[in-house]
Amino acid sequence: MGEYQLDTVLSAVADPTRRAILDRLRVSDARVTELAREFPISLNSTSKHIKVLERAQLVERHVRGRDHVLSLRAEALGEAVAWMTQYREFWEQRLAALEAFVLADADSDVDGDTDAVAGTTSGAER
Amino acid sequence: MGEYQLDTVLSAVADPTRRAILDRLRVSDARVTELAREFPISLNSTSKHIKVLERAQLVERHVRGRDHVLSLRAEALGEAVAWMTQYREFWEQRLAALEAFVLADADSDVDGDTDAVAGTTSGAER
DNA sequence: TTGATATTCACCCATGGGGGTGAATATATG
DNA sequence: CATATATTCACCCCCATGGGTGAATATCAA
Repeated sequence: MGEYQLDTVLSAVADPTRRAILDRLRVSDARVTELAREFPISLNSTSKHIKVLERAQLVERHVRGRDHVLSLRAEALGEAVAWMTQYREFWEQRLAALEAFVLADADSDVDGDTDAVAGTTSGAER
Repeated sequence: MGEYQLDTVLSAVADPTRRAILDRLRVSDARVTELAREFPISLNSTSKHIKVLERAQLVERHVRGRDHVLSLRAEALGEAVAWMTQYREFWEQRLAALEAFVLADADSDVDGDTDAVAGTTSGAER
């Protein structure tokens, strides 16, 4: 819960490949080889990235025989968001501008959920 | 606005010293030497960290004579928060648990602002 | 048992990053 | 002008990291 965990989570998420893996796992669970096939890196690199994400507690591994099934466990992002929330007043306006981007990017999220960002902004007015 | 900016911001913020600098600048603007005095690193290291934060557009530099005054410009965090918002459903519950932590940590924030996280959480309920 | 598949382990390589020191540059000030 | 202060520049060092390859390990399937 401390600085260290924040370091781990933020540096894990600072890598574009790892963000892509998380984005992919948002769609469905996947095995290591499946992930490796979907990204332009080797199986070994994929394995390493997964280990980093595991250390950051952003994914969870379920071993079933020889298959390792990865699933998203993004609770750890909460700490990062909590830290950034301290700077809320700075990015409030910017979030509004980025709202369109998020909505366009989150195709699997087009129902009543879509007002999440607006909810954040309105909840933070002073 | 793209992946690159996200990389820059997240990796900038992944370093504890740089987060400490941002936290410090939340209190007030400061010169490079002032910041260096307040952290257990050399003036040169401080200068480098500031350059990283500048590149990520998290701080702004105003040169007045030989003094370089740094001020917080954390709008760039909006993009990071926007990305993490896609994982909102995962950290919602966790944010509630971390709320106490944020409140305890943000001493300069003890007025009506304190319901910010709660606002986010309630705004995102489904 | 034998062979195929899934994943990791043990390395190697190159790059970048955080930390440091000492010199250069720019601006104040006596 | 001469000197002190503020900041950066040019390096150096070390280690972590992303990427790769080839071998080991474990499990499945024939």
